[in-house]
Amino acid sequence: MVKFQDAQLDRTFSALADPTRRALLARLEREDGLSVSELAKPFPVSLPAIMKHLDVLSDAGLLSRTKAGRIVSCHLNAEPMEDAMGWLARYQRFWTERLDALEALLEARRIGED
Amino acid sequence: MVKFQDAQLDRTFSALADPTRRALLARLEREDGLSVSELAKPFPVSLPAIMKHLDVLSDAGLLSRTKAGRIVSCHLNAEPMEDAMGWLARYQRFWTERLDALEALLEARRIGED
DNA sequence: CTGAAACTTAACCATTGAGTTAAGTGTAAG
DNA sequence: CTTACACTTAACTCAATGGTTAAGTTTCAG
Repeated sequence: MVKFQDAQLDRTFSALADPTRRALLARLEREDGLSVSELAKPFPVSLPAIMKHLDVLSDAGLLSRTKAGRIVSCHLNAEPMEDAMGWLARYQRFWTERLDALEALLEARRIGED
Repeated sequence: MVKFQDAQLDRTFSALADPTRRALLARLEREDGLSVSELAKPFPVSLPAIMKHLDVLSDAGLLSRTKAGRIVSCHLNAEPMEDAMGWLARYQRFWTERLDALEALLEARRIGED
């Protein structure tokens, strides 16, 4: 049974399926420890909407929050992405094979034009 | 503007967020060209439910279907996953760094025990 | 030509998801 | 001590998902 990991993958992929959430993660990748309102500022939605996105990210284990006084800092936690990449990696041959084919073709052309 | 690719990533990640759909893709990875009903057989849900999953996968560009007589063959199309992996790759340093730290620790122990 | 097999479409239902506004809880500053 | 700031919770709306059953199509087989 790989059922537990399965549910984790569900949460990871579905957390990543939203552009706002991906943007939040991208922001934290460059600048970790931002507060909730700093994070929310660039987005054209209400603060509670961002709160819900942060909750989704926390549930997926992609985000942790630490409170200091009245400000809450958000920290990126990328580990769950490792399994997502692992899952995708299995399919990598489908596009690297395509690239190999292309390379072979280019190589053939290069030889041909001599 | 990377808005178009953004919508494609949305569709890719959200297609992958369902375990049934991941299982369908996994099946096609090992055995391409299966018919709709062959694909549906292992799952405890109705055929129309599977049809909907196949529609989601088609919309995400992960699946194509070719009809021959009354049977419809399904073909895996992994290319959209390349961008998904590309997106995730940016975060790879967060777990490889962790691994590097672990390796360094193990290396230190190995030296220490001499 | 008739019937069954392989899909598809339609209509419906329950749950979840993403957003809203409004009200509530601490904490810092004047 | 009061006010404003930073966040949270509650209650609601609306659309999308994932499933169902039932009723089509089209195609092959007898």
